[in-house]
Amino acid sequence: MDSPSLSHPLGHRAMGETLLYLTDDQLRQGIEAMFFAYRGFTADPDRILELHGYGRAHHRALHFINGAPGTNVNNLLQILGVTKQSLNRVLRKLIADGLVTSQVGQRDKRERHLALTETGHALEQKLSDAQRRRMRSAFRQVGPEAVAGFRKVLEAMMDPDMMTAYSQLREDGA
Amino acid sequence: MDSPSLSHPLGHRAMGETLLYLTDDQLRQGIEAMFFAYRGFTADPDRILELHGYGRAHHRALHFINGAPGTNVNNLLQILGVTKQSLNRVLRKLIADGLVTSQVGQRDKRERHLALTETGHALEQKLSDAQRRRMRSAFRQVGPEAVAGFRKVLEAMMDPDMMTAYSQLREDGA
DNA sequence: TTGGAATGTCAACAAGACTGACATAAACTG
DNA sequence: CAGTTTATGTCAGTCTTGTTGACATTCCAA
Repeated sequence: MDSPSLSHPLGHRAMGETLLYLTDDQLRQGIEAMFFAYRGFTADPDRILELHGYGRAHHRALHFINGAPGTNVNNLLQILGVTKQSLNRVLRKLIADGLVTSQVGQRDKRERHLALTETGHALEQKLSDAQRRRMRSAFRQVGPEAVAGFRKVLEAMMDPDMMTAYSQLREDGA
Repeated sequence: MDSPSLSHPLGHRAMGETLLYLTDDQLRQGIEAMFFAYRGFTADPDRILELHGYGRAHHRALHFINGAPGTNVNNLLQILGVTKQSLNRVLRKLIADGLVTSQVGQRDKRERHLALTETGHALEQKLSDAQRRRMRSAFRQVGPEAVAGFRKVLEAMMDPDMMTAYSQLREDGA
């Protein structure tokens, strides 16, 4: 109850009707919607990953390597927000299984540049197809204006610090 | 590439401008927005939880017990979508620490009815305050129409099966 | 009353996150 | 050139949170 006045939707005429969407109850519903939707969002890829003996961590690595082929480990670390030890375990398996290639950098030989192999690309496609299918269905159901609102809220909820690494990737990438 | 035509936003006049928001690129952006936003969404509670020696699983349990005091373990199980063994470990700790009470059912003595203690309620408040704070800030930034769109998309992305247990809880609860 | 279903507990294990310590190679700096 | 910093990888150990399997208790219905 950090904002008691918002706990009484009909209590204060002063705050006006336009702020009713900020009541604690509306926020609680938003929180629960986020929880349940995220579970739906990951459910389809999770099923596919399990068949191949991988987890969500592998999916995330494949996704962002696919989006920025040639990126190095440090970039990926910033985006994923995990420790290098944790990422290394995942990458080691993906490289061993022939889904990802790791090439020593030409300018800076300390760096390893990561890319998907054909096999890696195939799995990434399969995973993102499943995820896109659900999102496309949701988007189609609600129409472009709702989608625009969805995007706006999500962007406003992100951690600004986390996004800098990602923005840079988008610029460098491809 | 399960829908090749959508990969070329400007390729087919036939599909019309109204479907441009369903291109693979727009969907990819939606997917990444979900990923980053969910991280922001959990970041604040995670910090608080760490101070108390709890994890996200404890937060989820506290949240839904708070929303439906007196609910039994099976109900909670359906909502959280984990195994009873996994939930039990979390509940055991919360009970041992005096945040949750577990009372044998009167009608059916196999059931345990769960509720928050004063301490449990206090922590739940602290956690949801932090989470609401971020969501309120996001909601305020984007306005009520964007929020309505956000809710619509999230609801369309949920797994219908999962939601039945939750809907029932909402009816029983309180 | 007996057997099956529902509920909950304990034990053991796996994935994936973490920290800390350390090795190596390359790049940079004074 | 010597010393420091940077990028990466690895080993070992811990924690959370998911999983299965086995089992006890309770309820209900044949």
